[in-house]
Amino acid sequence: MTEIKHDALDEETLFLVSQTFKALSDPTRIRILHLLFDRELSVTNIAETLDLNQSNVSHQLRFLKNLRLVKYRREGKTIYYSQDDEHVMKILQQSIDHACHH
Amino acid sequence: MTEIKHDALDEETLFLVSQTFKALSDPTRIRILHLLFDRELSVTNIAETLDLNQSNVSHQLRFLKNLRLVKYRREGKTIYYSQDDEHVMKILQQSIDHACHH
DNA sequence: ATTATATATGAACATATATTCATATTATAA
DNA sequence: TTATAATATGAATATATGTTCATATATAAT
Repeated sequence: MTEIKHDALDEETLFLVSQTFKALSDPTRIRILHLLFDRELSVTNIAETLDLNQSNVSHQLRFLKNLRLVKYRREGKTIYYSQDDEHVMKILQQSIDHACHH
Repeated sequence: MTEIKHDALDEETLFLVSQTFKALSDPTRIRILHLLFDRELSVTNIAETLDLNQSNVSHQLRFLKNLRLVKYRREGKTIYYSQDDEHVMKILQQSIDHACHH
């Protein structure tokens, strides 16, 4: 048996946790992260693949970048995005599997 | 090494996953769920403990109940709520721990 | 029946959010 | 320099969301 402590939640933790889940609470952001599971993709590539407005994708990527869920790498005019939080990606994958099987 | 398949997300799965994370994206709901980790509590008790409006707590509990994240049990005038999704509670706990240690 | 207590509900409202549009920035090529 | 391509940004807007208020419902006690 594993003992688990449930301390009172401090404001900072509460905010950080809620923000992280907020990132995963939007279908568009889930689809973007899902694409970035095992590869890096450019903004245009993401937008085309998901049939989304380029501006929309940029906004969502900024959101994810601010939370350090994705990182980017520039190559000429192109910017390649990739995942940057193993833990969150694992949770997302778990939840997708869980939802699929029901 | 573990092979992972990343199929395209169907609409239904996408909606379900996003809704679940939406439940966890609000500080008030996180605090309520956190209280229900290892016990059942009445609406009034939750409201008093978290210093929240009774109506607010009722609304949030309905939200969580619709997603089957909590269940309830009536005893006279009092209704006791408790958690009803081990998987989601585990994810929440993981994320709180993860956020705490940073 | 009346009163009191616990919870739920709907309307109202202020704020947050997702998306689009137009345009700015940055880098490459001609 | 001018033109083109990739991305970012800010304003605008429609919709979603969280909270409160007033009130309804349900149960129990007197």
